[in-house]
Amino acid sequence: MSASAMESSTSIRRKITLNDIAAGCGVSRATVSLVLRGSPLVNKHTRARVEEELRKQGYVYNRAAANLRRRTSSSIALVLNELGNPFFAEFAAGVDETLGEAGFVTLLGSTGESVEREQAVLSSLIEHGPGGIILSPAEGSDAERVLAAVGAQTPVLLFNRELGGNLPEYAHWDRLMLDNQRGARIATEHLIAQGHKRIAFYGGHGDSSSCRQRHAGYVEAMNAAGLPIAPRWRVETLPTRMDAARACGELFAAKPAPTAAVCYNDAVALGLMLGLNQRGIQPGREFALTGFDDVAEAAFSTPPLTTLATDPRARGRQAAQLLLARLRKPQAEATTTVAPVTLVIRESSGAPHAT
Amino acid sequence: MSASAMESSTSIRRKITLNDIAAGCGVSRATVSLVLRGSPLVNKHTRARVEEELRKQGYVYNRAAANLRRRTSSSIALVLNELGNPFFAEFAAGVDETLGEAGFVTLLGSTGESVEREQAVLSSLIEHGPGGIILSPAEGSDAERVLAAVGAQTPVLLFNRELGGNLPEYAHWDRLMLDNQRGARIATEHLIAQGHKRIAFYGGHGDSSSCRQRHAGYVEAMNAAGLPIAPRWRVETLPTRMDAARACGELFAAKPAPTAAVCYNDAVALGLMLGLNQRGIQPGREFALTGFDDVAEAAFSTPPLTTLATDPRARGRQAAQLLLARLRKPQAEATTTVAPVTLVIRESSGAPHAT
DNA sequence: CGTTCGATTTGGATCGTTCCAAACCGAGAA
DNA sequence: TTCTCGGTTTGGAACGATCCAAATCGAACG
Repeated sequence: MSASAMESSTSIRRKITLNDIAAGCGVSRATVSLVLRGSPLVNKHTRARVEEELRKQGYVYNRAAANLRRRTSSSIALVLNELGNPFFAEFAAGVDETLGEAGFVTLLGSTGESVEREQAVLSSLIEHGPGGIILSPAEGSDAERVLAAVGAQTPVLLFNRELGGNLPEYAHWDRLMLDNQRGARIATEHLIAQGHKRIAFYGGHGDSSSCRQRHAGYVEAMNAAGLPIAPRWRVETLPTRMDAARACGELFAAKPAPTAAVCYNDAVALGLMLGLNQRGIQPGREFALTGFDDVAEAAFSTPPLTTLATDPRARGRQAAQLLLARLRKPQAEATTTVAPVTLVIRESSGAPHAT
Repeated sequence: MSASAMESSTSIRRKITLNDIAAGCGVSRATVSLVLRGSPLVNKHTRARVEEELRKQGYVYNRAAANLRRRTSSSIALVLNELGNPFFAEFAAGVDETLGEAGFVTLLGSTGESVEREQAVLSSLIEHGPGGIILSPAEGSDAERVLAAVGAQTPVLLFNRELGGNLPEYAHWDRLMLDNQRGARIATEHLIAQGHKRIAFYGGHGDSSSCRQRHAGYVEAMNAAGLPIAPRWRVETLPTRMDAARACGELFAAKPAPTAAVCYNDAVALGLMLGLNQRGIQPGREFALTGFDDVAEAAFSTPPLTTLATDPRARGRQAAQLLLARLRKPQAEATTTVAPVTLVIRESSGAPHAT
């Protein structure tokens, strides 16, 4: 008896549960639960007593247990192909911000652009029972495999890239995409308006849906202006600065050489600037170029880069909103949202140089 | 009867549980559980049957339920003061990589450098019962408040910044810090070796522990070399590029003006370069400077920036390792790890210009 | 044939919460 | 006095897994 009394004192802290609180102030577990959830049923006076006890014992709510019983979820999985990239980091920050406000917690997964890791990450995350998934697929990822990993129960919001393969129609997956085509088109139109006639499309490669879309926008603008496109004005590179710098020479192998280029993204554009500098060509004055993404650096490069702003943080918030909306109406039709991009004109896209 | 038969067919999919599998192949729930956990107890033949059934019904493991029963956790919370910053994004990628390999999932929280949000985020995350927390505190965050939010049960690993206030000794919180002081010292020594004698410490402000440490390293090197430090050679700014560019003039208000500066971090250094260019001073040739962090951009700025590499992704992996070690030995003494930084010499830190 | 033993399998309690139907209670109505 | 009726409170069964002690089983042994 005395032993049990000693044990019951504040010895090594177990986790405090509803039972402890209930016992501590002489009500039932159910009542405490009602207090926690702010039910109007409980009497003012008991509520006060219970709240005092909660505070005193340092109770922390066990949301996992609650979710189990209620068959609900309070988390959303966020799976990104490359978290290290500032674009996705900003996106993640936006997602987390909005989810947090809605009382959800973000389960993070980074796939490092590997389809295998994506599979592993998705299967692991799904076991934690997220209410939904925001997925920016790894390159080469296809619908069948993703569906196999996540099942048809959990809603998915695709961001930024399309999946290969196709989805059975019972899976209502929403999509949030950037307006790649229109973006590249207005960038091209801008260069044309500056007086350029020989314009290349530089960097990225055709495996990526975003690259194909941007290229299509470029072609569209060139055609609309009645300008010809030489095959050698399409230079493929990895979407990295280094590779873009390396491939610079290919641009001038073509005769006549282009006087401007629409680049796949900012990394490529900045790399191309580097390559131009190395060849003694002044970017912005002797050769015009545009980027895509408006990374922080674009405003500060020399010359500052004309590019398409996508506002990744706002996209993150938007993605979270879209998924939350889906949770509210699981059976609604699948939606596709195309986020606008805006052209930010800086000095890299000047008029053609008199040669 | 026929109604119930119809219902039992594959109508609208409920979630599949152990019971469904057990019923499906005529064994008990317990046996299925053993199969799932790869227990050697189960007969080869039954295991095969059960695994077949798992596959057939598309079972997904409910880790939350398992964690509840086992009183374990399979998640770690990662709370960052600014996820949008590439340094922390890389760090997060590293953390997630290592946690994933260890079978943990990352609960993300971004505080946007606000102490209030940090409180809210921590209290929300703690309800999900993470096994531990990796925290890069918001500026001005203090130990008492963090402790109140997370409780004494959950181990915490502090990254990058110290907390204000002090911790009761029963809380074994580990720490992973960058070697700020040594880093700034070797950067300063490098500038001294280049022949500079009038060296400023530029940017950041004294509220931040990392800034104080870096400043201390700078002072240490200057003193060791017997060089004087003029008060006006300490210019405080926000840790942003814009503000650093703005404050450039203050550096040259001092007479004699410095010929070089150790900058608080890369953002500040890049901003200072911008400011120098605006004043017609060529960074790297007419004025030497160093950064801190080695952000991706540092290698590509003009001139490329001499800076201290911290390898944030490796730090992330290391942080995860440290926390996992703590989970294995909850009662071990608290540790402090100081991660080395390495000087990357590029062109921004040239010898003094003959005036 | 009854026992024993190792290899498998299993029922029931349990983790911390929520749900639900039923119980309780004091006051005013009949 | 009994009955009814809001306003409160509550016990016990879930949720989907794991743990544990006990049951089952087939073969080998004496």
